[in-house]
Amino acid sequence: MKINKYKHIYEELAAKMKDGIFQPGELIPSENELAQQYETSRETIRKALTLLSQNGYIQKLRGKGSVVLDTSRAIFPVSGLVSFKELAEQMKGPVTTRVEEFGLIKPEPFLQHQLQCNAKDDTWKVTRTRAFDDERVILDKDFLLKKFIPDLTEEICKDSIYSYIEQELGLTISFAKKEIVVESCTEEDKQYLDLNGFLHVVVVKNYVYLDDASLFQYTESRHRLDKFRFVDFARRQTT
Amino acid sequence: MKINKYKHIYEELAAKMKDGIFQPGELIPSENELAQQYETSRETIRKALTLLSQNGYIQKLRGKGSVVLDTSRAIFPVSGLVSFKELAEQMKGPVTTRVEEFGLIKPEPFLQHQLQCNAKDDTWKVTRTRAFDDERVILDKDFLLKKFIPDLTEEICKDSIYSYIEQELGLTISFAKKEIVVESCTEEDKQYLDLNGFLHVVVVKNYVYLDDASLFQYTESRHRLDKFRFVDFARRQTT
DNA sequence: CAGTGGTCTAGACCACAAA
DNA sequence: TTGTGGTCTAGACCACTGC
Repeated sequence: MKINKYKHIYEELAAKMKDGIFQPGELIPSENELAQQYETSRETIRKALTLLSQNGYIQKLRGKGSVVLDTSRAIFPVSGLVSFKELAEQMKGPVTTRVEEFGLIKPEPFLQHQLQCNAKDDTWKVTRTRAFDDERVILDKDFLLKKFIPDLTEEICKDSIYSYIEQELGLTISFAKKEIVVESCTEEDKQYLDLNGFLHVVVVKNYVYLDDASLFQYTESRHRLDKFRFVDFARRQTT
Repeated sequence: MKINKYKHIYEELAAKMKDGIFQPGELIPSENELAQQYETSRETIRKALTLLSQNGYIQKLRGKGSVVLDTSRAIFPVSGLVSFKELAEQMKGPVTTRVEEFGLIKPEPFLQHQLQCNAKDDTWKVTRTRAFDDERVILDKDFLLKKFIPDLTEEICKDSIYSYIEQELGLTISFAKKEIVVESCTEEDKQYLDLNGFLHVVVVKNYVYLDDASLFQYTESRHRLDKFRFVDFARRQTT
C-alpha cells in the first residue's frame, strides 16, 4: 500500500457503507475494535473516522459509538468544489460543452481586483456554454493567470480545465471561496444562453486557490434561474 | 482553564490574526516552537492548527510552515450554518423580525417526507418575515417537531429559535443540509414580502439535525432575488 | 544539510451513555 | 461498572523545502 493508512481505512469503510454492508442507523465497530482489526493504533482509526464524519458518512456519539448516516439523500459529495465535469456525470440526458471565446487578455481593473494581480499579468479568458438536452443554460466565464498556466488550448477547455491543471500540470487545487448572488441578465447572457424569457441569472463566483495559497483563477458561472441548484452539507466548525 | 487546550490555543492564535499581530502572508511560528511556547505536545498544536486551517485562517505548507491568510475578504465566518440573528448583527441599518403565523399543525405528506415523520407527529409551524430598512425581503417558514421542542412561544420566535434550543433546552445542533434553488413566487410570498415586481424568490431549504443525528427541523427561507447573497468557503475534503 | 509539516504509535486519563 | 468516543503525551520516522 502506497496510500496512507488512514486514507485506506477511510476508503474501505466508506465503500462498506456505499455497498450497504453497513446500513444507515447501525453502529460501526468501535474505535478499539477497528484498531485491532486493522492492526493499527487508535489515533489512526480516529483520523479515518474523523474524515468519514466530515464527509457525512457517519455521526460520532460520545459514549455510544459511530452511527451510519443515510447518504442516499446527499446528491453532491460535499459542499463546494464540484466541477462541471463531475456534475455532468451525474446528469441524465445529453450534456455538451461549447467553447465560445478563447484567448489571452490584459485584465481590466475589476479583474485585477478579483485576481489580485496587475494590468501587466497576461490572463486567459475562456467563455463556455453548457447545454442540457440541447438547451444552453449555463454560461461559464473563466479567467486564469498565465503565470500559473502557461499553455492552455481550446482542446483542453472542451474537456475539463481542472483535470488538466491537476493531472497534466501536477498543481493541486486546495480551496475556493464561492459567492452566490442573482443578477440581471447581460447582453452576453442573452447572446449565449437560451433564457426562455427569464430576466435574471444566478451567478456563482468562484475564487480558486492553489496549494500554496496563491489565487490563480476567477470564475463566473451564470445559470438560468430554473436550472440552478446548489447543495451544501455543513457541519458545525469547532467540533 | 476549563476549555480544551487545543481550542484555547486555536482561539489565542485566531485572535492574533484578527488583531493583526500575525499579518497575512507571514509565517506563524513552527509547530515545534509553538509546542514549546505552550508547553504542550506537538499533536495538540497540530489540532489547533488544523482547526485554523479549516476555518480559513492559515494555509499549511509542507516543508515551509503555516502562512496567514487574508481573512478580511471573508464576510461570513464560514460556510453554512449562519442563523438570521448572526447575519443581522453584521448588517447596517434597522433590521426587524415579525412573527406572521405561529401554531401547531399536523404535517401533510410533503412535510412528512421532509421531516421524515408521520401524520400524527405534532409540528410547530412558524412563519416570520425579516425586514431590512423597512423592506420585507425574507420570508422564513420553520417546521419543528414537537417531540423535540415541547414548549415554544411566540416570544421565543421573535428572538432566535436557535438560541432557545441550544441555550435553554441544552440541545446541540450538529449539522445541516442546505439546498438552494429558485422558485416562482407563491401567493404567500406576494402577501408577506415587498417583492418590488420580482417574479421569483431564492429558496434556501435547510434540514437541521441534532447532535444524535436525528432530523428535527425543516426550514424554508425565501429571499427576494436582489437581496440574496450566499458565501461559502470550501476546502478539498481528503486533506 | 537542517527545519518544516505529515503520519503513526502505544500508551494515559477523561466525560459520557447504557445496563 | 463497562465500554464508548474525546483529549493529550512523548516519542518516532517520513517527505518535502530551502540553503
